[in-house]
Amino acid sequence: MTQNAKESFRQRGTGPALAAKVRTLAPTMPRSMQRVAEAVAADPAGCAQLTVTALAQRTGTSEATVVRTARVLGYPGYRDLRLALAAFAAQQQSGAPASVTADIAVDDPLADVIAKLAHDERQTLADTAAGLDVSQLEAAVGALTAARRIDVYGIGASALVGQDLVQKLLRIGLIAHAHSDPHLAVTNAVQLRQGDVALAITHSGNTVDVIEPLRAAFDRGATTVAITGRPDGAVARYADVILTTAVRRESELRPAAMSSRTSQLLVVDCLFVGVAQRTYEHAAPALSASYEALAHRHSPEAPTAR
Amino acid sequence: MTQNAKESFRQRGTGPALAAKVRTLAPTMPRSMQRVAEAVAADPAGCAQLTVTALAQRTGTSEATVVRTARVLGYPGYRDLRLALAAFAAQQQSGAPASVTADIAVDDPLADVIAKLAHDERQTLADTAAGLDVSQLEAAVGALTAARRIDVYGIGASALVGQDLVQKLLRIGLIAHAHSDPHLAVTNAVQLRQGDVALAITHSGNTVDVIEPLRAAFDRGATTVAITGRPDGAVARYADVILTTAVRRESELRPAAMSSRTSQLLVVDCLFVGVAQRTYEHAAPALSASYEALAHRHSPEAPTAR
DNA sequence: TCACACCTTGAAAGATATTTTCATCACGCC
DNA sequence: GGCGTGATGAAAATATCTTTCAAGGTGTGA
Repeated sequence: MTQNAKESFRQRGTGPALAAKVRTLAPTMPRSMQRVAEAVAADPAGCAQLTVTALAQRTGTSEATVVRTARVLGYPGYRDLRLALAAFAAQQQSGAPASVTADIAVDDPLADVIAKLAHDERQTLADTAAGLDVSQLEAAVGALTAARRIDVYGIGASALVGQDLVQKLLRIGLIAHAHSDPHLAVTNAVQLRQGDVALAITHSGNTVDVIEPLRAAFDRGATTVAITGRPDGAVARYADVILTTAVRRESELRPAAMSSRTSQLLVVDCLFVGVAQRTYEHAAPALSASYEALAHRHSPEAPTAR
Repeated sequence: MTQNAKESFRQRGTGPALAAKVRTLAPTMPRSMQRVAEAVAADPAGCAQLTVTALAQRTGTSEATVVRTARVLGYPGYRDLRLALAAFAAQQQSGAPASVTADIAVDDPLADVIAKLAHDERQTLADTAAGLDVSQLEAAVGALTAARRIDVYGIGASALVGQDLVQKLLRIGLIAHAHSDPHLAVTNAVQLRQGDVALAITHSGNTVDVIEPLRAAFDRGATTVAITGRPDGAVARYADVILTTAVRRESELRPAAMSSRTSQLLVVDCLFVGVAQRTYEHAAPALSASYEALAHRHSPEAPTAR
């Protein structure tokens, strides 16, 4: 057990991973466990002081539930969660001042808005990186690399992310299309077959317009990939591979689109780099070619001018 | 005791104080306790893993001695020393390991790719936030808020950023259009007049297709804004307001599109929040309305399902 | 609508870890 | 050498954590 405990501590003890895990896993937990997870995420330093019994009391649950929550969060038991909590609190207080973690207010000066947004997106990136399942990513990269054809579905803000991915894949010679029209998406999806890849991007995990084409592709035998903030959402039903993005609290002036988009783009970048690595022989010259092709679209001023 | 424990934790939990305390107090301790104190100072992270019994064994002493040592070091008991140890270890290692700052290699495992990309984008965000000129941002927000009409120009990856901005502005009732077709952009630009806003997004600062429409708008008397990584580029010539994004080294597998896009999106978010603040009366209900309008596009599964 | 199966939950028993107690031992001083 | 003082660890006592189990929900399919 010592060995196990040590490893788990080394892995998860590292800072923001904890908050990420809570945010990612909380929605899939039963209610009592959610309460515990939220208490822990809300006040890590404070909770690090509490015994199982005390934390159970504070959250109005039982010791058993607290221990179960600790397990779900990836620790061997409450004791280790508590250690991680203390570690996390220490790391946090050495970093950002509390003010930037606060919500954005209507009367915040712009300087604060900048700081808060930047902090938030940085946090989201860290959380997403920590929560991304490498084996799933591996699977997605493999599927994309081998695909005859790639279809990407996304609506609204996620549509832009999809376009971003497609732009990148095209640049290294893959055949990819982005669809944001649900009807056309389904129409195209039924053309897919085994060996093709369908990739759905949805923050909520329940966007019908994106799930439908994914399902169609799934039924046709294509490999389906989902980039979603809710791995327990409906989209998971038709996804062979699930890439989870961090979910952050949203508020009036901080719409979900912002941080979810950042997470999604990170995942997209990881996919792209992964594919580029595996097709390097081909991708490298393709990338340079695309740079050169754009050169004349820039004005003659030396880039280092002035 | 809870209160005492909490205070002692808050005080001593903080960093190097621990090593100093050991050095100060060790000479005055009996031999066995010295061994324990030294073990703790030598390897805080490691000791944080150990139970009293284990630490007693490692130092060749007894549980009682370990507890006594913890007391002398100022903690109510071993449990609290252990928490402090974990916190201390976390604080020490909190800096990013050098490896993530290295370039992405073709044979990097995906886990490294994730870490490197995330680190890079986080750094970019921090740089952009630090480098953003608040007065310029203020000017841009003011111009957008008052604008009769807003045209946004962007090509390639920047086109997506432009679309993102337009999507957001539309949602709070502003009249905005994104143009990625250079001809149409110019055609539309000449329709602009004083009080309107033209906004160009270009990482290089020298993208002809984006500068041309901006120039047209500038000549017609519209307020022109540039979001660029090169405030000394050609685009600056026709920009009343310049918002600078951080530029990061790029490399073969880490195309500029990635980090520049992240910077641009941060600036876009700042613009959006700034405008939303200034038009709050109108923006808030508009935002809620747009959320509600989308509700039926999500499948009926309860968000807390499972 | 009802019954079934499965999940969630807390109480209490069980296991571990921590703290305290206490007897022993070592060391230095008279 | 005897005696007192403090250091030390074994073991008991306590606190803390973990597991088990039965009761109570919840959703599902007949």
